[in-house]
Amino acid sequence: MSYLADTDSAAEFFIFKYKDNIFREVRKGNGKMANYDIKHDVNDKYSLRGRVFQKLREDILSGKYKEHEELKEVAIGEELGVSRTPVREAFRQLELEGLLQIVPNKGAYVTGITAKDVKDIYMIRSLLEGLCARLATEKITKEQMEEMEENIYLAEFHEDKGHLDQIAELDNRFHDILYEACDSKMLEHTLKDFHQYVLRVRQRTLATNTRGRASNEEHRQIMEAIKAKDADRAEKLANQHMINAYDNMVKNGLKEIYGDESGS
Amino acid sequence: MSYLADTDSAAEFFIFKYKDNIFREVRKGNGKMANYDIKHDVNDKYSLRGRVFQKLREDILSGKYKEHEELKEVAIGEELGVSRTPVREAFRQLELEGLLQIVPNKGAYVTGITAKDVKDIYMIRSLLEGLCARLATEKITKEQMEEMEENIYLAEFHEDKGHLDQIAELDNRFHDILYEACDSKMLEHTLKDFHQYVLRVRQRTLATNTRGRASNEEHRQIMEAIKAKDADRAEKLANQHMINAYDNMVKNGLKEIYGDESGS
DNA sequence: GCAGCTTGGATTGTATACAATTATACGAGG
DNA sequence: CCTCGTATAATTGTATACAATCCAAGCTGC
Repeated sequence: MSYLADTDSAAEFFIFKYKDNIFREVRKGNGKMANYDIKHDVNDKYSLRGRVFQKLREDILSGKYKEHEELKEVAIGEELGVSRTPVREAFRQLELEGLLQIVPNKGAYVTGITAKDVKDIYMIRSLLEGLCARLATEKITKEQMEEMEENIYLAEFHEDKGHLDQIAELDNRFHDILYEACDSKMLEHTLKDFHQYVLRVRQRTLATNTRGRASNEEHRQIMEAIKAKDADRAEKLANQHMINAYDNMVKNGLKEIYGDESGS
Repeated sequence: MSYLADTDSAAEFFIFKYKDNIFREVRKGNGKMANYDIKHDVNDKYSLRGRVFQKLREDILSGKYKEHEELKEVAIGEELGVSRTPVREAFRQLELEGLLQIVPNKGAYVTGITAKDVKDIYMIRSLLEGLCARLATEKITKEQMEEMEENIYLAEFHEDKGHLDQIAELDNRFHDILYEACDSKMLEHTLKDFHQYVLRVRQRTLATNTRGRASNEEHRQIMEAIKAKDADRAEKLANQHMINAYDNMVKNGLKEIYGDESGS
């Protein structure tokens, strides 16, 4: 049985260009429409290659495939019910995403993330989330602002109830809103990449994470700074938010899990 | 070669060496011949996919393929004397490099860069090159330091002589050294990506670029700050270096070339 | 025993066949 | 003249066949 069964194969779609970007408009069974910016949507649902890519990425990020594990084309292909061709193409993409390392004529191996890598990522994200918050202060739309406020409100609710899954999802979504609000495709794409990249790590530290409430409070402060059009403050808060997140991660045993290669 | 026998559109080929370069000679059904130097290797010298990737990347960056131009798998394959398979895989890689935009079931298009994108990239690079310089202050090796000094010295020499190509190459190399010196794979990879991305643009503004000497002087100051272990100063200088580079680019007519979408 | 060669199986690399999708041309009907 | 549908060509998507490569086990000769 294929894992890749197309749940809504009835979906119609067509492609159009708008301001130099190519979009795919999708009409679903219920008549609802949605536009996907294909350029930044590698999770192309409508091709085997895209679905294999998406599935493998998920499995790597979720930890199904361990670090340094070798992925074999035929095995993956059989498991997913497709031939080697789309699998190979997905591998090539995953390589550039940094999730796989391909050794010519040998094989594809799941990339390991060291504690040093995580540290570097948070350093970079600290700067870029700051820039993002600064830009968002100017560019955020009313709708985005409202979703942000709602997000924080909801997170508080779920925090009270102890709904860990929802909290994690809202946290992710908060950052996505911020990325979208900065009105820079380049920055948005870069930040989403890094965000994805550390999800693997967060997955493991989340269970023991007691930072939910503090994190949400920081979100609120960032949101308020943006609302008050105080770009400097928004930037600084976003910088610090990342640093705090990293510190918390270290406290929760990042080093034990990934080995301490950050020492030098 | 049984599988080549039937159709006359299929090409015969063999590989030969000439003066240390590996060529592939292609004989088509019509008897036309073409030789292609497929030794760009360094990375993947023994895989067609790798060579196709390198070749296409070079051709895109050098401007052989214009923006929004559609690349067809068979055409590229024939030109390079390979089948569609390695071409397709190279396309997938180029997509994640940001050089190609692949629309499912439609085609592969050379990515367009808008003036807004360039602006965003330089904003991001300004921050990250600053971080990079800061980290390099601590981590740079003696060899890297020496190469950096040599780079600046050479650049001055070629500046006097007006050797534009060498100046451009040394400029690129300076930044690469810096990226390597920060001792962060993550940061290095990110910065190299962005650097690559704007090379296309610089290619066009370089001819009219009178900033060579000023740029090199800034390199010298960054280098000296690193040598003096003054991380704060190195970071600030690197920040400013990017801002200056961008300002100069705008002055040299970036908007005319790429259209002004930066106004929002 | 062991260095080096040979061989066979497993795996990736490439080419090609065929299917699915999209673009284009053209003609019927209004 | 225009619009719409259909046929057809062009192009990409996927599967499969075959080639090249790698690796380890076993053999050979010393």
